[in-house]
Amino acid sequence: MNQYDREAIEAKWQKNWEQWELYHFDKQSTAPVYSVDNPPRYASGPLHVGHATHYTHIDFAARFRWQTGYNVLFPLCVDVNGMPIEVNVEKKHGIHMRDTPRQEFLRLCKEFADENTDQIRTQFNLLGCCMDPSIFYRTDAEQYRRLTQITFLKLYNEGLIYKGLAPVNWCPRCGTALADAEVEYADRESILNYIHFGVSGQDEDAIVATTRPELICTCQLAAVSPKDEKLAHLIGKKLITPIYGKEVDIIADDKVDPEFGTGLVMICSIGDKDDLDWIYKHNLPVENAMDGQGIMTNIAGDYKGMTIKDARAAIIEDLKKQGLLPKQEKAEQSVGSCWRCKTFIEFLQVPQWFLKTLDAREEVLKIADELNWYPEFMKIRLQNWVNSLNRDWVISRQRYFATPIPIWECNSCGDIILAKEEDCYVDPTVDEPPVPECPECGEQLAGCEDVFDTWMDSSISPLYITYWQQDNELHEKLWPCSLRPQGQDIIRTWAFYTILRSHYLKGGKPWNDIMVDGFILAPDGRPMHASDGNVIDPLDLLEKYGSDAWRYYSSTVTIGEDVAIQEKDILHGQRFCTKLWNIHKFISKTIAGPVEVDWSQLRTSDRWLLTQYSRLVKEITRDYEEFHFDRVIRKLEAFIWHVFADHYIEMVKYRMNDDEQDDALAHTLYTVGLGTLKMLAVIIPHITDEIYEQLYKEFDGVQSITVSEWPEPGIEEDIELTRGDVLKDIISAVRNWKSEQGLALSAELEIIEIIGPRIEYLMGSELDIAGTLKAKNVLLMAEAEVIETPVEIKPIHAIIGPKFKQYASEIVKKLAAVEAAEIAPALESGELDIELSNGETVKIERDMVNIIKVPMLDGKEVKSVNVGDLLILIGQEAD
RNA sequence: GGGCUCAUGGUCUAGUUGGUUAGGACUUCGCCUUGACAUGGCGAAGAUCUCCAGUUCAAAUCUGGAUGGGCCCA
Repeated sequence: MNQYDREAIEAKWQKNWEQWELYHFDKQSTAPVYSVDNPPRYASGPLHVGHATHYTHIDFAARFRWQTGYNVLFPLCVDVNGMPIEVNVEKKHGIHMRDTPRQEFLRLCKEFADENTDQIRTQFNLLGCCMDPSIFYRTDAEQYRRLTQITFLKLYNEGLIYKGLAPVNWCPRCGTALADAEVEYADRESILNYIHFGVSGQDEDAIVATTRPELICTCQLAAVSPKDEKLAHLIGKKLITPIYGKEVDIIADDKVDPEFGTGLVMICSIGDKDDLDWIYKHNLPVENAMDGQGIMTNIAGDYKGMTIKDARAAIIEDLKKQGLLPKQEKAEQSVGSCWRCKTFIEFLQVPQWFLKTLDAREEVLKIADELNWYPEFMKIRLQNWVNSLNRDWVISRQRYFATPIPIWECNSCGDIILAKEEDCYVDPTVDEPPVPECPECGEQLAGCEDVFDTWMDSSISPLYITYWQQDNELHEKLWPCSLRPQGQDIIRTWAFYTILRSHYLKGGKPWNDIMVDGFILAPDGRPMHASDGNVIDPLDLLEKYGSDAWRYYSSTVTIGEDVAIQEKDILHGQRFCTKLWNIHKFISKTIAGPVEVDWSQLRTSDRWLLTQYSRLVKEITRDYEEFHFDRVIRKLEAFIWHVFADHYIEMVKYRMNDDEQDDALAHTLYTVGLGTLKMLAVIIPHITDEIYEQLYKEFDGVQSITVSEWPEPGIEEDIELTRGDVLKDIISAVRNWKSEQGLALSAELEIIEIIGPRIEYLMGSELDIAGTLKAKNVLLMAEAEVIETPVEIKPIHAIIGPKFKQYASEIVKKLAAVEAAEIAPALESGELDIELSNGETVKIERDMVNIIKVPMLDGKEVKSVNVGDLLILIGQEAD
C-alpha cells in the first residue's frame, strides 16, 4: 500500500459503484426488502449543510441494510412541484407567471427543473450516496402525477373531498390560497387608528381602535370585555359604522383585551385570525372586501377598485376630514405573511377543494402510535399538531407548476365531471373532458385551472415507490415501507399528510420506522442566514476534505438534535481516514487471509482484543439498527484508534517479523482489521472499499466491501478482558514512564519487576511485556521485598455509601483526617474501627478502600510505577 | 403566548439504570522522529456539569421552578 490519495480514491469508487450498478433494487430477488421513503430533494437552491448531513444519514441507513443482506429500495428522487421553482423561473427570466401563457410558463419551469436535476445527481454522487438511479423519479413525471390524480379520484368517490366556500389564507401577490403551514408570522409595526363610531339611540360616540380601517365596510359585530366597567353600558346597544352607517350589535366577550386600544373591538370579515374565530362563534356572514388580487370590491363603496393599501390611506384621509380620527399611534402586531414572497396575507372566502382531515384525527394518532419514532420525542410534536387541528386541508392552489386537478366543471350549472382513472394523467386545461358537454344541462365544460397543493404529491411518495397502481402484486409485497427519513420542520406537513393518505388509501401505516432529523446551525450556534453572513457551503468542505471526511462528520451528528457545525470536526474525519489507512498499511504485511486457529493458541493480548471486538460487533449492529450513527462512529473510532492501534498493535509489533508465521497474530489482525473495516464502510465507503480491494478482497471475495457480508461476533471471555487490561495498563504505564523520563520508547531496560496479588493475570504474557518494552528480564512476584509505605487511603464510595448510608460522609471525612500510614496496618490485617460522633463504632474492612502505596528502599523511593495495586519496579541498564 | 428540545473546561461535545479521579475532540504549553502514521505518540494546564430549591447516605444524572438557545405553532 502506498500513500493515501483521497481525491483519486473517492473519484474511483464513485465511478465504480455507478458502473457496477451495485445499488440497484432487484424486483426478482428473494432477499428481504428494505425500502426507504427517501425525501425527494427539492430542485431549487444550492445544496445546504442540512441536506448534506441529512442525506448522508439516510445513506447510512441504506448502506447498513445493503451490508446486512437486504434488497434495498432507495430511490434517487427529485421534487419540483410548486412555488419555489415558479418564483425562480420568474426571477431568472424576468417574467411574471400570470402574464405568461400557461404552457410556456410550464415549459420554463420544467427546463429549470431539468438543469437542477442533473446538478442534484452530481451532488449526491459527490456525497457518496447509494441512491438507486434505476428507480429514479421526479414529482412532475406523468407517472407520478397520474398517481396523485388517481388518489384524488378515489378519495372523491369515497366522499372525502368536497368543494366549499371557506375563508382561506390568501396571498394577494401570488394570487393563491395558502395552507396554514405556508403562512409565517412575524411582528411588524403598524398604525393603530382611533375612530369615532356612533351608538344608536344616544348622542355619545364610541371610539374603536383598528389597524385595518379599510375593513370597516365588512364590520359585523362589536365587542367589549365583560370585565370592562367603563364600557359595560354599551353592551346590548348598537354601534353605527362611520362612512357606511351600518348598525351592528355590541356584545360582551372574554376574548377582548380591555387594555388594547379603547377596549371596544369591531369584528370584521375578515381582518385576522381573531376575527375568524368570532365569525365562526357567532355564525356571522363572511363578506369579501377585496378580490384575489387584493383589489377592493363593491362592498367597499367609494373605495372599490383600490388596492388595500390605497383604500386604507383614502379612508384615513376621509375620516380625518370628517373629524372622526382623533388619534393615531404605533403598535406592534403579529402579522401573517406568505412563506415564499413574504407578502402580508389576507383572508378570503373563495371556492376551494378540501380533503376531510378533522374526521381522521383519531386514526392518524393511532397510526402514529404504531410507528417507531427516532428519536421518540418527535412523535409528541405530531400528536400536538393533530390535536390542535381545527380545519380540513385545503388541497387546491391557484398556481401553474403542479399536478392539475383532474376535473371539468360546467360553466352553467357547476356540475363536476371527473377524469377517468384510466385516462390519467390528464391536464384539464389542455385535454378534452371524457364527455363532450354537461350531462345535466348540456352546456360547455371548462377544465379546472386549479392545481394541487404540493403536499398532495409529496404525501403519496411511499405509495409511488412501492408500485401502487403500477404493479399491484409487487406493491402488496413491499407495503408498508421500512423507513421514512425526514426533517423535523415538516412533521406536521409531510409526515402528517402521508399518514393521513395512507390511512384513507391503504387503511394502515405507510412505514415501520420514522427517523426525524434536526437542524444544522452555523458555527456560532445560530441558524445560517445569508444576511448574517454565517452560511457554510458543504461543497467547499467536500472539496477541501473529501466525501469520507464529510460523512465522518455527518455521523457524529445525533439524529434529531440541532447542532452547530464545526469545521475542525470534518478535518478530524480526514485525519481519522489517514490513521485508518496507515493502520492497514502497517498490518498489510501480516494479513494473509483467514487463518483458522484454536482459541487456546491465542495469547492474552489476542483474546483481549477479540473479546472486545466481538462485543463491539454486537453493539455497533444494534446502534445502526436504531440509527445511532453518532454512537457507532464514536465506538469504532475509539476501538480502532485507541485500542487496536495504540495498544494491540503496539503490543504485537515485536511479533510481526517475517521469519515465522504467527497464526494467532494473523488470525487476530485479519478478523479485527476486516471486521472493523466493514462496519466503517457504511459511514466512510470510499477509503474502506479501496483498502478492502488492496488487502481483503482476494480472501473475502466480494466486488465491493459496501455489499459484503456483515461481521459476526465471535468468542468472548470476560477474564481475558481483565487480564488484557492489566497487561495493557502495565505496558502503557511503563511507556509513559519512559516518555516522562525523556527516554526513547525503544530504550532498553535491564529488568522489570511486577509485584502484587494480581500478577497471576500476567502469567504467560511475559514475552509480550519484554518484547514491547524492550526489557531483558521480566519478573513477576506476588509479594515484594521492598517496603511499601501507604500514602493515601481512598474510600470506595460505591461500597461505603450503600453500607453505611447516612454515616458514609462522616466516615469518609474521618478516613481523610488521619495519616494513611497509621491506619493502613489495621486495614491490612483485618478491619479498622472508627468511632462516630453519635458514639457508635463501625468497622471498615479492607475491600472498602484502596490503599495507595509508594515503595521505599532505605527510606527512599525507587523507580516505580503503580498500576492499581500492582507495583512495577524498573531497572535501567548500567544503572 | 403554547408544544417539543437543548444547556457539561476558552470552543464543540460523551455521559445507559443516581455511586471511585465527569470521558473525548479542538486550542494552549512541554517532551518524544519509537519497526504504519508528526494528519503521529506521551504528558501538563483548563469544568463549583446555566442558576435556585427539593428528594437521597450519595445528583451532571431524578423532581419542581427560573434564565438562555433551537425547531415548530399561535
